[in-house]
Amino acid sequence: MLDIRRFRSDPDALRTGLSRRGGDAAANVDRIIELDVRQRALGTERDDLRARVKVLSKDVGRLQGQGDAAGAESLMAESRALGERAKVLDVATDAVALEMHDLLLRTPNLPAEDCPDGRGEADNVVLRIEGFDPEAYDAHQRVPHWDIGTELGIIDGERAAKISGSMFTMYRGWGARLLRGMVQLSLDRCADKYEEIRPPTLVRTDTMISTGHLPKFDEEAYYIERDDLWAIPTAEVPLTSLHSQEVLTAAELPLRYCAYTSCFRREAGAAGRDTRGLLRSHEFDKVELFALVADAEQAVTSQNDILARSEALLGELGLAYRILDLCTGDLGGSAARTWDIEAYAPGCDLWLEVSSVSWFADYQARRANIRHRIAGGKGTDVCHTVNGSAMGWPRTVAAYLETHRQPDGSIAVVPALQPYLAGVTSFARR
RNA sequence: GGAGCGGUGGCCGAGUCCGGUUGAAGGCGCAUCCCUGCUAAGGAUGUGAGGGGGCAACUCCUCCGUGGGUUCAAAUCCCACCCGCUCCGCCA
Repeated sequence: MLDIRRFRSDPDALRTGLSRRGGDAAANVDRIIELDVRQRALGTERDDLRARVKVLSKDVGRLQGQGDAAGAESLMAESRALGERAKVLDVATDAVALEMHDLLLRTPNLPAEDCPDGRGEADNVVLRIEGFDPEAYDAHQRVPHWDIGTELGIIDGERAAKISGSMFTMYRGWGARLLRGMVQLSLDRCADKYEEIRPPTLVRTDTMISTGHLPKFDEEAYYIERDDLWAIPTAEVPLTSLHSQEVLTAAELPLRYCAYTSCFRREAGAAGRDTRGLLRSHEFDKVELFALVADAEQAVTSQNDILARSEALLGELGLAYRILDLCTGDLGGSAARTWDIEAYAPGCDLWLEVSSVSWFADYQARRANIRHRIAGGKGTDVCHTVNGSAMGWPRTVAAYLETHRQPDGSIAVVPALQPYLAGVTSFARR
């Protein structure tokens, strides 16, 4: 959520900032300003009436104490009339405030200054490409992972569909073990600075609103109506709300957490896209890194740290990858700046998004109401949030299987993973 | 699912039965100052958040789990809901 004060002090910056995203978000600015003006006018009038009622009520108490029943009665009548008028204004103010709040919740974040401009995916900027040589892949690596999965019996999409329907996956044997090894490797590599959390995967509506996944994207999430709970689309959701409604001290920031969870996505708008293999599924595993920080400066440091850790993991897994700087047209609604990491999958010849490292400025923290005391100053300030996947699976597994397929069809296990896979250097069909 | 108890400021905790100057005693923590060779201990003062108005001094409103209601006036009375703890039941 954007700070309402910016709508008053610098609406032009909001209009230009939001219009960089494309779409019609900039149009919200004028409507919000209009509602804000009305809300304040109504609210001031209501507050003045309430102040009068308070004074009169105290006088009533005093007069009754003095035994002046008639005097008290006349003040009561006056106060009653003012109170009724205040109530009418209160209802009107609330209605305006509600509309404004809802619009504010649906208005995306301002892109960071240095976020590249662009209209969509095609305009994302490739910052770096690491470990990639298109000539380096042999024929045995040009086999898509869905074929490898069937060949080795480690991915069983058909039976996953039997149990849960299409777009669910199932890992078996070495496949399940490879996935678990990657999860553990990621968690272990972050444990030095990021406290490991195992959060709930079902959360309240408020929790989903804080990260920006609601109210706008309710079609994307699984909702359990009977208990009014949502299945998280990413561990970012519970981690961001861990400190909601709290006032932290500057000394305890930054707070860093990592979490391994299942992630649930309805993929409502993606029917028929990427249906093969592991590229898109309703439930997948992810290790998320999260930092709650005081300001933009700390945020950038944290964002770089998360990116570096994610890169290091891909390096250890022996995968080629590239870093994209998402342009304003492709940036998520809550984010101010996002770097995507895409791993190269030689079998399907695709760059697969395996991680997304974002800085949200104070957009999410304001929604979650997470503040910190200003060091050496008065009052509090809204925190900043940063998060990113250490690693998002299915797709990392896909890139891994394709990259490390040997001429004999077995899969090489890189040294970093060997401790998690019983020490083997490769595995084949069992 | 049933019964009982509870939810108050950064934290702990009084106040709620019997509504009135209580944004809320007291303590802890924190800040500044005093004392002290240093530290500890001790003393003094200050210390909630959000929002409106004002150049400012300042001033007004809101907030005692959440949402309604009663009243001239609600932390305090009434209703609904949420959360926590304990016990019972049920399931693992």
